[in-house]
Amino acid sequence: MMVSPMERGLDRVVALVDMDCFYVQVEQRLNPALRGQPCAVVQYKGYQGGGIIAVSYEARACGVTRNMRGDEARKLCPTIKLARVPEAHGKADLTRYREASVQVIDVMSQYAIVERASIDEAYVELTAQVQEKIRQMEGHVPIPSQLLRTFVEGWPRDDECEKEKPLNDCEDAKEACRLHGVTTWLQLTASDGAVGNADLNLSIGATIIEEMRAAIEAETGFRCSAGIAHNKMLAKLACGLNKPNRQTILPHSSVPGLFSGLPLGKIRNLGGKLGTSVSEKLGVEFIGDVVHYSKQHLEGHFGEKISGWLYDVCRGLEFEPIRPRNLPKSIGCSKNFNGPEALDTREKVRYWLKELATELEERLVKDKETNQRVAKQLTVGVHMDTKGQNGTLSRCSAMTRYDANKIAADALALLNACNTAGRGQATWSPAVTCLQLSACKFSEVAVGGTNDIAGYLSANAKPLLPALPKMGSSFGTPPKSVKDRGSRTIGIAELFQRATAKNQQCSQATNMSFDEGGDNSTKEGNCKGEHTSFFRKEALSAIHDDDDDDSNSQRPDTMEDFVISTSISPTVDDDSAETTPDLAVRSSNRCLEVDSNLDLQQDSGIIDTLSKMKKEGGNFISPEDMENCNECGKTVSMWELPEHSDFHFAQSLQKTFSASCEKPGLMRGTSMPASQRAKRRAAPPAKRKKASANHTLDSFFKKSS
DNA sequence: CATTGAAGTGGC
DNA sequence: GCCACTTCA
Ligand SMILES: Nc1ncnc2c1ncn2[C@H]1C[C@H](O)[C@@H](COP(=O)(O)OP(=O)(O)OP(=O)(O)O)O1
Ligand SMILES: [Mn+2]
Ligand SMILES: [Mn+2]
Repeated sequence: MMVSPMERGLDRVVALVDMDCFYVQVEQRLNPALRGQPCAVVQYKGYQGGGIIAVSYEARACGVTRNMRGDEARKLCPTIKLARVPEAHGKADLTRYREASVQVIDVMSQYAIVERASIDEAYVELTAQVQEKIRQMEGHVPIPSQLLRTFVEGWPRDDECEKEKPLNDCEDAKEACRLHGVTTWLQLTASDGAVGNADLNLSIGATIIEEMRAAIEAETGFRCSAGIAHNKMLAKLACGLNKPNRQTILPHSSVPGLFSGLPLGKIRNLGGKLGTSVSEKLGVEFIGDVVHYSKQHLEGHFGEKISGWLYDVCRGLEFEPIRPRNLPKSIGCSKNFNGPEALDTREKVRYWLKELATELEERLVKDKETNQRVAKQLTVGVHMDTKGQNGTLSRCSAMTRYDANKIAADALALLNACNTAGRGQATWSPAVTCLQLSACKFSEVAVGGTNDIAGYLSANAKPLLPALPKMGSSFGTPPKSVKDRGSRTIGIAELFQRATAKNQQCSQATNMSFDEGGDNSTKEGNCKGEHTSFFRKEALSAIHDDDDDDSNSQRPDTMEDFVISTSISPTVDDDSAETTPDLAVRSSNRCLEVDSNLDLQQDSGIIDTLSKMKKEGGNFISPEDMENCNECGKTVSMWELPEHSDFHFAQSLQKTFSASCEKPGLMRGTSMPASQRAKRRAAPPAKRKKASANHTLDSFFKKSS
């Protein structure tokens, strides 16, 4: 029995846009002498010419690849130009590429809703625009001249086009073949009169992406490739089929032909251990081979979710939604210290934590101004030079201020627990081979500027739209004045997009208070997907199980040894910072608020901050971080506004819904589970220290004593 | 001796 | 919710 196109997701149109040799293009734009040359970008020129992380297509022709050392590349390609990643704070600094990425995403989001998938690629939701354009076209179909940079995978069907013409230029032959494929495919598409023709939808999506890519190049100077298909997995795959500077349509009907010879590992999420285990357990090489196995058979080897996903994917089906999100969800930095560089003293660890924290602070401050949000959680990670053992661990604490000294001090306090030498010792063991600092759990802050606040409110107050609003008029023809908003005041389209995204999440949430009552968790990307990477468990079990599944082999918690007894002191609300006894760090699922005072007596820079904090009662908050709550008029640190607003939200909730409520599901789309909202409600807003996830040690002590 | 990010899940 | 671990760029 046939399932409908909708059930198979063939009504959707999505694209994946990926920049060509991105870091190289960034360097070439900066330095014209590099353009059109064999060229690569390296990190840390010192060791054997540095490590290559991006390669121009001219250099790829010589066999130069990522992961090569600069010296190797020169052997293969003596004329290669090597550009170096900038360095700051003693480490590689990727700011230049992040900023270029923002430029690209900004242009893209003028055309449609996008999901930033990495520094150089984004998914594009085209379904609504395609439908709008179809209405406008009144039965017409795209013509080949609208698809000048487009390939159709699988077309022409027999690859012997133009064989009678002896074309001596290979590029000319390829172009002729491309055009032939596009033309014949469009003809067949037009002759299929069915409304809701899936291929027609793809062809129209492709015309939009042609325009979008032209705009990207015009406004940023960067070239890219794209894939257009009915789901993210196929779009990603298609994008890589005709790089560089080309886009590829992958019609559903071409999937079997392509998949029959496509190695499993080429599919997103099958490139690692899971893919290997699928290959081994099923005895297959190509993704197309998987169609021969029933779902039941697959479930004999893999979990239910993985099996269902595999069963669909090998047929070209996938249902991952595009999650509207233009910004990263975390901001972090890390540095490796290999071999002899490993940090074996407390001073070295302290020094590098400070360097990392300084970069982090700079990026966070810029992020706050640009994106009106603040991170609420700090995570510190470390790898240690333990052989055999797994010497990696991470710990988190509340982020309360963007201050490098405090960040570094807190991080060191969290890490003290894993120095076997003990807190007072000068040595650090096992030696640290990698340090990471990362900030996440962002909350929106209403920023002071009158212009910005007005724009923000009007965007949020827009009338509710249907789940899939007609966005043709908003997105389809971006204003030619796009240029002047290259850098970072929020544009009309983006505001509209944010409102739209929110409306899609809370379908008819008409009962929300005007300002949405105080979930300040950033609206970027807070919609949860049904099932993304459940891949970890399967990959893991693939290793531990030899033949049969679910041997829950117990992994020894190796770092626990280091963690047992070192002192991390709590910050207490009443500021009576007593020295506390040593304690086990991990025994509740609460991240720790550390008092780093005890750890940094020798560091003058940090001492300065510390003494300042002491003077301010240990709770210093700079005036520019203060906000007025527009509910009660109280002055609150912007860091606490989310919780403060939650308080008001809960109050209004109680009034509005005291008798009869909507379904709890209504609240999805705000970032917090309903259960948590309820819990938070009682907390006094202004004076409360940190009632939210990043907990102080108070509650820890309450529980454990 | 690649390095430096970033996103996501499931166990607990 | 924290953390370990996988996958990807
Ligand atoms: N393993 C890595 N380590 C560090 N940086 C990386 C790594 N892989 C990729 N990058 C950076 C450099 C790339 O220019 C950028 C985008 O990656 P990616 O899209 O995979 O390749 P690319 O853009 O260089 O070439 P392509 O034209 O094949 O897309 O991310
Ligand atoms: Mn790329
Ligand atoms: Mn990429």
